[in-house]
Amino acid sequence: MEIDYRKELNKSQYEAVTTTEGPVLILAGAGTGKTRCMVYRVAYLIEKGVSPNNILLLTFTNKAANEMKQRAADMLDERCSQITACTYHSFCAKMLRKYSQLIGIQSDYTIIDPGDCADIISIIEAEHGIDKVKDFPRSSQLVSAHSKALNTNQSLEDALFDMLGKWKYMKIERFIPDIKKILADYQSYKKQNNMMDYDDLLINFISVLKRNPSVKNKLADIYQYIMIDEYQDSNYLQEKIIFMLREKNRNLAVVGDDYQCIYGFRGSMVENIINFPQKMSGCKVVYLTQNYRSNQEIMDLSNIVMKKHSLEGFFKKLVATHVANIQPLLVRSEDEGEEASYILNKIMALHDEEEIPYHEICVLERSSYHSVRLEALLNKMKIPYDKYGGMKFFDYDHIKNFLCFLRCQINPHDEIAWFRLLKLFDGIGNVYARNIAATCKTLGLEGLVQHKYIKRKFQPDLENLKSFIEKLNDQDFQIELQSIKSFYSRLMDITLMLMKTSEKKRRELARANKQAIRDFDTLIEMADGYDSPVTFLEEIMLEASPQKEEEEDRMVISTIHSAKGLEFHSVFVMNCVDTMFPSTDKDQIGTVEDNEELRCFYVAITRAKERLFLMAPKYIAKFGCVEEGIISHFISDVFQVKE
DNA sequence: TAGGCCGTCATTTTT
DNA sequence: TGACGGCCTA
Ligand SMILES: Nc1ncnc2c1ncn2[C@@H]1O[C@H](COP(=O)(O)OP(=O)(O)OP(=O)(O)O)[C@@H](O)[C@H]1O
Repeated sequence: MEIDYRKELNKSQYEAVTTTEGPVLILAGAGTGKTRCMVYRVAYLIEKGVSPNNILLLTFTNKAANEMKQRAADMLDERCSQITACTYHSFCAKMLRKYSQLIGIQSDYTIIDPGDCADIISIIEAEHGIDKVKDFPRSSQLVSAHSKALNTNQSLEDALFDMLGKWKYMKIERFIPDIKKILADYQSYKKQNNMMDYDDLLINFISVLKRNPSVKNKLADIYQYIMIDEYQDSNYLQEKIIFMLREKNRNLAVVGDDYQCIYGFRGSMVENIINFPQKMSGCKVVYLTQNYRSNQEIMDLSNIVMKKHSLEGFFKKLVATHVANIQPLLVRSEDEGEEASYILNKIMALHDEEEIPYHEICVLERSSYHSVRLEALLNKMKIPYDKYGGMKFFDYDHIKNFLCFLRCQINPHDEIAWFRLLKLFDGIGNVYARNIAATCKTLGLEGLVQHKYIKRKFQPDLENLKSFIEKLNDQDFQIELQSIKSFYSRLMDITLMLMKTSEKKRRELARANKQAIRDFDTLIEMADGYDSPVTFLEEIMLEASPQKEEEEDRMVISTIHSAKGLEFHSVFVMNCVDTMFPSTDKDQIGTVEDNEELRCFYVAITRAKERLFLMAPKYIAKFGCVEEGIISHFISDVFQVKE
């Protein structure tokens, strides 16, 4: 198909798309077509005769990557879906499968998620005998502080301080030497067991490039054209990777919006995009101010809020293509229950009366539990929805445990997987599980029958487990999954029976078990098309999103962070009251946290094309108590508040 | 040492 | 509201 680039793009966009050589930065506000430029640029390069193998497109999620590839392919042809498009992490993982031996790591390493990291740290703490020292930080906290330090090039102390605040930091300061020791052991544990966490993917890839200039040059030759979306949310390590890949060849196009940097809490650095032109000399900078997404009323709101409250970045006034004569609405419902029913009614009206399809309607929330009431109502009314953000499918305990069966079958020395599995059995708690898992780490499956507690009452269960795992070896992947499902379901039933607890709790747990079994079916369906557990596990580690089902028209509930880059006809923003959204309050104006909340708010309202509802309940529930809901300090002076 | 039970505490966002 | 640490008993 012929693409008329001049017709589909405005002048600045066209320039950004057709400047293929040398560094290019598109710095522009929401809805100005930055992502569109990336998609057209892929098509343009391919059309010009660049091979898909020579194009690398980095995005924030793998989902976004696939969508962009698909859009380009729909516009031009299938060649566009042959390009490499993924997240930094996936890209590094791919490269390390090829080159990790160069830095002394086997290429069949396993990728571990933050939950596994925390488990490893707990085990190490127990070895040091500091697992139950009072005030010692939680393993998951250590994992995130450690990660933040690495991603921002900060010291561990600074990262901990930022995370805990002054008061709590003082309480744990005396543990710093212990913590450092533990983290050092954590590093060697991973090395010994051929594991990499998310940060290692970046760090080890950097080592490869540093120590092997020939690889660096080779990759620069392969990936002649690199493009990066959402560059405002890149971090220290990611920038380092890109700059190393762009020493020899400088074809690099990055796009972003400093107002949309919302991952600072995880180490994103706006400076990366702000200073890009200085760091990449000869960079062409393109600014876009025409917004194609929203009506003028929504643009006015975002312009005025940012102008009034933004203390940093540079103000980019956006102009819409049309005026709608409908103002964004601030809705003061009585409480969160009424908020939910207001949204429900409005959704039904939009859908039934204005014929807005569900997939053009979105409810945005700062935190994924804000929508529990609404979800209950939607389920009751049988209105279908997708939920993005918050607890992910593969984060659920029962799913993780399920996967541990696979892990133990693939690698019977996987201590962490054994640790989780063993704890499922009656009579085995932290201590037994840790010790038996340690035995399995050296002896593999034999560890189950050669540990020091073989006289305990749970031993028959472990022998049973051993033969079960052995049997899995001869099974087809799909059959294997079915076996695990029935084994684990039975185990859950037995555990439930043995539990001494009230009838009410029991009922609840029974329901949870039933849901778990349904989730297993979902998991098994997702695994369809994979013929080995290894590739399956690998993919879900880096893209932990639940599968999509058939083409049903569904509305969306999403955290603001997961709604990046999306757009909808109608958007509801829940709980626009201080301490909920924003999670800060008036007293924190000027802090980094408050500034990031403002940018979050900006992202939220600029998702809307035509209709925007800002919900602000008068009363909110807080730890069971009721509190007054104070309108977000970002908008209290913008709206005429009618009671 | 497991696991039930009770009191305390603090809340986000995710590759 | 819930998750989690601490205490107690078997
Ligand atoms: N030149 C154009 N002509 C018509 N429509 C356009 C043009 N440029 C962009 N659009 C449309 O405007 C909308 C927003 O574009 P896009 O998602 O690329 O913006 P963005 O800058 O990436 O936004 P955000 O920063 O919010 O992710 C899309 O629906 C896109 O198709």
